[in-house]
Amino acid sequence: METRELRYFVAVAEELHFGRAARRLGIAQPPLSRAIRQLERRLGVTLLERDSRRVALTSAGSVLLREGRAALDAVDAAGRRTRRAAQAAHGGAGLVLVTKAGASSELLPKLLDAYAAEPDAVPVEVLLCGIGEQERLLRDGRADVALLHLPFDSTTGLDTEELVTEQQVAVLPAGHPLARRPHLLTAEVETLTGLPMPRWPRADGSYPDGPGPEVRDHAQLFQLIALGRTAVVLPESCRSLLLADLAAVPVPDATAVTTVIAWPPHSRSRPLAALIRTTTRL
Amino acid sequence: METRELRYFVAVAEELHFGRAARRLGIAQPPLSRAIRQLERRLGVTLLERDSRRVALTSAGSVLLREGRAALDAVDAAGRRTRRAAQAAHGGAGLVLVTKAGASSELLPKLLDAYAAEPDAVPVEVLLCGIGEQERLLRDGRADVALLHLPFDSTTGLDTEELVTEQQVAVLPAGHPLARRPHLLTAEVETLTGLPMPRWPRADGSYPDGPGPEVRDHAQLFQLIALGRTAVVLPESCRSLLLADLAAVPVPDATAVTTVIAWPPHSRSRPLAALIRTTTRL
DNA sequence: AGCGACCGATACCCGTAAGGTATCGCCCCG
DNA sequence: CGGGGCGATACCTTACGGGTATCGGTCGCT
Repeated sequence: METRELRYFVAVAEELHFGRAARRLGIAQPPLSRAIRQLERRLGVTLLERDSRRVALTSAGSVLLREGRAALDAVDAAGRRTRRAAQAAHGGAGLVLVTKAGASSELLPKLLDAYAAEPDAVPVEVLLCGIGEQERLLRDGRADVALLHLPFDSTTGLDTEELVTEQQVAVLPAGHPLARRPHLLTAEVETLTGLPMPRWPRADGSYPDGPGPEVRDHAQLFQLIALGRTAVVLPESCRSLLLADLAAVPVPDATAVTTVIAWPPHSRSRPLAALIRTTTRL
Repeated sequence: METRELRYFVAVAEELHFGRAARRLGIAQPPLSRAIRQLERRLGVTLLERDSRRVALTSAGSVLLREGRAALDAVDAAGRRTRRAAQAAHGGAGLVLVTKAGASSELLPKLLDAYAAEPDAVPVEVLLCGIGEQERLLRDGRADVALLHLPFDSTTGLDTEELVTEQQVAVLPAGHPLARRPHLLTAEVETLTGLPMPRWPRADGSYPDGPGPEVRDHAQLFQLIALGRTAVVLPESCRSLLLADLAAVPVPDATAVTTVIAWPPHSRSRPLAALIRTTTRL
């Protein structure tokens, strides 16, 4: 199977429309039809049910969609990592670390300082990204290492080491009646505050339904809390980012959040190994 | 990057010889030279240092060798899993479980029985393979799920659930003076018995140097122990396989062995999820 | 019912690039 | 200094990827 065939199939499977997929791929529709037929013939499997009115994935087709994306990511990653290795050999950029914007705001500087103090540390570029993007960036080779937060992020297909575990706190407007309580229960946060929980974007960028406001990042979130429009439960390290008119109340029964350092399997370059060793010693 | 280019590069990188690589690929040498040059041009990276006398990998080249193999495995896996999904839809073969020959001889039947008793169980094909082959079989889609034994096997790049942890025992000839001891220490097994430890094949099929005999599987191993040529420390579940003239003595200070069930990330089909659920409940 | 619009499949043509053969240039060895 | 081994180059052939034109079937609108 050639990557070209896989790219073509993934495009059709995502669009469920040969014409649109062909436009997206920058080719005409007939060669695309032929390529898909040829792929089906080569695999001996029907991937798409198509009549002249609509295109649908077979069960085998949805397997190939999932697996094909992973394979294409792996091929892209091979190219990117090779280029990065060549740059690195010529004294170029060092490691790329990715984490959610606004998370681990205390841990990250400590971690970078500790690593920078190592004898043969390389420069570390920090990439801040949105929710759920880290895994993709790691898998397709744009990043070398990530800070993830369990149980929110998935570590499936990655190697990890645990760094720290922290309790969660409810972040409320400073003037809210519950802001003086010594602690709250999750159920109370959801009901007593009268404030709806914010809605975070899903992996595909869409938002779930619900009463709360849509939020992208912590700055936006804290501003909405200060305005009395929402409330949220976050790891207690977020306290260092809190605005003056916000209050944080421990929520002992909320699930603890574990920050882990994660990297793609089979890719322990020497600088990466040193970074991981340093961080786990903190 | 096309998979053809990757296959070509991997062949050359493994052979370090354009002529041999071309023969292995079933093409002539000149197109191979051209393809590699083109790949280097496209990546903007020199992958191979070559004069007319020898070919050597650059550091970027060795990265692409490792990453390229993984990417090719992922592409192969996509094809295999798609074909299997199509078969499965037509009532074909179910899950393929792979484990080391001779290991988990007690756990495996229990596990298979428990799963077979589930309401919508599919047939499970059991594949017994040599040391260190499991990861590859999982990654390239020939198997769906494996039983691995930590700390011997690597679970890097796989998702796992722990099943059981067991202590290890020394397996000695029944007549050996130490066979009556209530327990032994690892140091004693290596020195007091006067028997050399066997040598297992490495991932590439070669054997490490040393005095002990080369062994492939447990049957062969136990026969050699009975003959008084070697001794070994194994998880205690191996007792159920012991021949009459062998003795097992606990070795409390040997690292405990954990049997885990492992599967490729992002591939939880419904039958696989059911199998994993069943096994973790045992 | 009939016409038009939409969409995937088919037919046919063209150009590129992958593969083959012959040969060169280089280096080590005898 | 000549021969053999090896990768690079030159040149040819051809298969296949891609384009245009068109068909055939289905839905929707009037």
